[in-house]
Amino acid sequence: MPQGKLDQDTETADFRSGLPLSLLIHQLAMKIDAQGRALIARHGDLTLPQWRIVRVLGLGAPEGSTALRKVLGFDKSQFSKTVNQLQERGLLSVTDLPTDGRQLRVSLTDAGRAVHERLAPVLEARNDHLMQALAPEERRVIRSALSKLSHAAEATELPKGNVD
Amino acid sequence: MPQGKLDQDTETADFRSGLPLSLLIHQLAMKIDAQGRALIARHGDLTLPQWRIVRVLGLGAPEGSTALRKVLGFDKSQFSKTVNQLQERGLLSVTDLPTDGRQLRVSLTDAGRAVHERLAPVLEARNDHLMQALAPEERRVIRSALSKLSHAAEATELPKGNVD
DNA sequence: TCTTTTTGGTGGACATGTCGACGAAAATTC
DNA sequence: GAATTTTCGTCGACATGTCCACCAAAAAGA
Repeated sequence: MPQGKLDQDTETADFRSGLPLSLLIHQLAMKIDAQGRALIARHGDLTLPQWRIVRVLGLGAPEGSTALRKVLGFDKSQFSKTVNQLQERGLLSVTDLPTDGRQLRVSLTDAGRAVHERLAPVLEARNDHLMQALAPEERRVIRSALSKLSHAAEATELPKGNVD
Repeated sequence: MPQGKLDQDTETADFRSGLPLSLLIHQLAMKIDAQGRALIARHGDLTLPQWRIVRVLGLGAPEGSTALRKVLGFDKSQFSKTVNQLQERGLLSVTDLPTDGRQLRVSLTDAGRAVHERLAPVLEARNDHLMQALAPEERRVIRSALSKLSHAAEATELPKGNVD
């Protein structure tokens, strides 16, 4: 038995429990992204941001570009690029939005709906898998907690006037 | 009052509550990163990954490169590049690790420690701010929940044999 | 010991996300 | 209604993160 190695792993694990919340969330997001990427790659050739757009449209998200973009939390730039990629692949139909000449109306094509039908169950199973890892109490509050953290992460100025 | 706009926002907010957990976590991580980036930029010129290395070393993380990398959850490549950036800036001292010829020993220089002392309180206040946004019950379980999700996100094969 | 396998750091190519600028359309103000 | 301000999509430059291939050192197996 490699005693030194065990010590090292234990030290690592112990240390991890004291890390800042921000780092833990970052790490979790990276792992979840990687897992999602792997599942998507195994069942098609979409990128993760592409799939996310297909996914929320498949879930019935609003089709106005701004509303859709805010649901996804995408940057304007990234949203524009990814939508155009999907349009070129024939998965999205992009038309003018009658009520606002600046925005677009984004909807799935038949091909886009087909991709969604194929991938959605896989990714849904993954999310179920994640939820099942939680204790009932945790499961009950996780969405509310994430939502509150999200709101708190939007503050540009923190309580402490910390500029010099 | 722009009634249409209110409807749209309400629709967006309502829809958000049904989004997949994976997307919510991704969105939260992006917001937290952006907030951290803004704070770091305001008090220095480190990048976020650079700060993370300085931070965990300042917290007393192991100095062996592999252990340190795993605490951070960094990719091998990114870790290597970021450590070299910090070394060039004179914030890190990188030497050979006696116990393993492949690994490196990474530690803060005096300059690195100074940067840590300057930034740590600011980022700590931010993390306090995040925690205070949670209800007591949520605060109690959040770390455990994140840890369980992290573990569940490492599975490469999901319960369902979902190939075709 | 000798071979094989695993693990570590590095570099390059690429995917993802951020930021600032730009013109066009809409909302606001006067 | 005209001028101003805001919001929108697009673009280019850059920061961040991922993935793969390479070689060297260590570990495991013979």
